[in-house]
Amino acid sequence: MVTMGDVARAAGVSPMTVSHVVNDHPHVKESTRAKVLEVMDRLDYRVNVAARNLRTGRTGTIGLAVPEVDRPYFGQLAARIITAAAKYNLRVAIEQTGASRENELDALSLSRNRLYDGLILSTVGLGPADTDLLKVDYPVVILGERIFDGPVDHVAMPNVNGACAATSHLIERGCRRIVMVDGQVSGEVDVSGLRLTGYRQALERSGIVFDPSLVVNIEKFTMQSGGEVARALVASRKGFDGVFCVTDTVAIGVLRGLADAGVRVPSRVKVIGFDNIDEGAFTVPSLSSIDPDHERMARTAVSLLVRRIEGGVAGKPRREFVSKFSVVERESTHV
Amino acid sequence: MVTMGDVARAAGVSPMTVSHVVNDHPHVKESTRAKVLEVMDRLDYRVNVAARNLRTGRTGTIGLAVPEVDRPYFGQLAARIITAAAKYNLRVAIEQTGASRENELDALSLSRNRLYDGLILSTVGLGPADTDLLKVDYPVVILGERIFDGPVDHVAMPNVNGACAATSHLIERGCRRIVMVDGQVSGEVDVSGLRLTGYRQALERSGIVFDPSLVVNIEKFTMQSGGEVARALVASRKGFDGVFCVTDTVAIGVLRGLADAGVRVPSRVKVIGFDNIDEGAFTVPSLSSIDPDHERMARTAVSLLVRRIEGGVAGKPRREFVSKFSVVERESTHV
DNA sequence: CTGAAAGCGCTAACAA
DNA sequence: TTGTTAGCGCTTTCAG
Repeated sequence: MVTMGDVARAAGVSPMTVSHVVNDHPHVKESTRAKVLEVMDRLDYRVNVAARNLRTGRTGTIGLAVPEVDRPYFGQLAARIITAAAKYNLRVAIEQTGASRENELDALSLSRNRLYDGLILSTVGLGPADTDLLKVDYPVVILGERIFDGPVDHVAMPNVNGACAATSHLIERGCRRIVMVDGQVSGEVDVSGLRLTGYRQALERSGIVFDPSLVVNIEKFTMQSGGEVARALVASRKGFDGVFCVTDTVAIGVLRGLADAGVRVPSRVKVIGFDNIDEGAFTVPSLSSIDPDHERMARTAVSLLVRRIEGGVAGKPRREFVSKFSVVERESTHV
Repeated sequence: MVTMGDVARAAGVSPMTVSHVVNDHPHVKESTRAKVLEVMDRLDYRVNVAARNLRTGRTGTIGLAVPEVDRPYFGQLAARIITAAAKYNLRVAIEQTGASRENELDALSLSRNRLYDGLILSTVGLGPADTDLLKVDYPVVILGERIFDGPVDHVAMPNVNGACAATSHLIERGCRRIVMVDGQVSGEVDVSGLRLTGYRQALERSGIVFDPSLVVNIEKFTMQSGGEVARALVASRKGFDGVFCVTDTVAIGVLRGLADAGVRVPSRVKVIGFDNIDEGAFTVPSLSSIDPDHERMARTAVSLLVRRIEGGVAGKPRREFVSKFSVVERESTHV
């Protein structure tokens, strides 16, 4: 292993000068710099990142805790976060929490161990009751809606308005008995609760009476459960002409389930999702959705985190609300 | 920041003893251990991973370089690798290479900087010509088929046999003019080349003459290109009754493109993909595919890497061939 | 079973 | 513009 000392000796300078060259410090004579660079190259010198970390107290890596990277939504989120972090020269290590509360807390403690300079937590398992556990003294940004008045920075998205727009979109296209396939609602500050609120708002505005029997709650946001729920709905002969799904992943399952049950989309039932994942453009029929500008959410989350990393953890928690969203109309809601 | 020294002082022992407790070394009196643990807990002590890294020369993190995590195949691969690595107490940092040769080389140099204990490289951009660049002195495992006789460990999958089985599957179901939607073939050792070989083998075995005009080469393995290619194929009036796609992602696009062109699947054209990604079970029609046991490939890759990390980089490169695969029949190839 | 000594490779702070 | 000093927090080695 070639060290700075080795380079210094070979170049006839002090290790400090090598350090200056490596870190692009300005006040180095051009000829010295050239000499050092030449030797570095010749000896194939590599900085030892661990040593630098120890000295500077930074690791250059942030953690990203998501339930599972193989779910399209989180995969696409991760890709965006990685890209955004790269702009700040930060690498991203991914922790899979499997949506479990314990694993989310584990991810927190890894940063506490100074493995990561900060953590972006796309939380699903933690709830308002865990607020205290988030009172940590290192940079954390929460992505999502579980904890509103937590002690850390937080990026929120237009859940209520988006859900309302999605439901209105169905109503405008003639739907009157609209099913909502939602997750488990615990409190009103989680995704499921907020999107349900948006759904009800839209109904109310159009004078449609809310029918609780049209809300189905699934355990996991998977294509699998979407499929099951759709088949069960058709079998139950409830009578419905529209479905608003809490996420696109679920909606893709619902499309599949309706096809299994021989229900035509969009002629007999219209379907809309939420997230606008890439896959939605390629289903048959293609899936209408709400696009909540995840790109921007990712950028916001990273920049909030970087601000904490650079500026210190102190200061009131900020909540950045990414409010822009758009309705993406595709075949599944055509008239 | 609480250090080992702080804990030692508070517990009335030496830092060394604290270290022993932290690392679960055996020869520590039970009462001493208890005392130290109590103090650690009271002071909320956390090991400083950077310091440990510097001392031990290990980081506890491996790198995973993939083109993009938001493509279903790589997302699912990443999830499996992360899970497999967790069993060895290794974290996974993901580098997105965007399928570019330069970025793949960058990922290599990050490990060279001792940021990672080793690297799993799902390479797309590197080719046999880059063999020399892989002659590095730290643990690397290549996942995929680009470089056969490279200087590093390598996990291969049943590309030829799988592609042959997929094509035979179509032939058995009555297809005679089978399109292959393939990637760019450069050399014969990349995925596209190997799967093309399998395709031709199957044709030959059934006495079907290979028609080069039925092979279409796309730039990128995306749903997008799959869709475009399918629409173009129909427009060109080539006449075909089956399509074998180089990956499921492409196949999903092809299904969509055929739907756009009003071509019924499977009644008029049958379609099969490769990879068996989760989404394939939920398209309409659902997608038949080859399942190459990616689970096992991930486990194999991680365990090869761990062997190098623990056992040193020396020793002949191993090629682990994960050969088991299965044909998953779904609606897109029903008779 | 416990501890003293030494140093991993780097850089902040300061001095020349 | 360059160099000196000192030490980040931990663990390897070896001695008690």
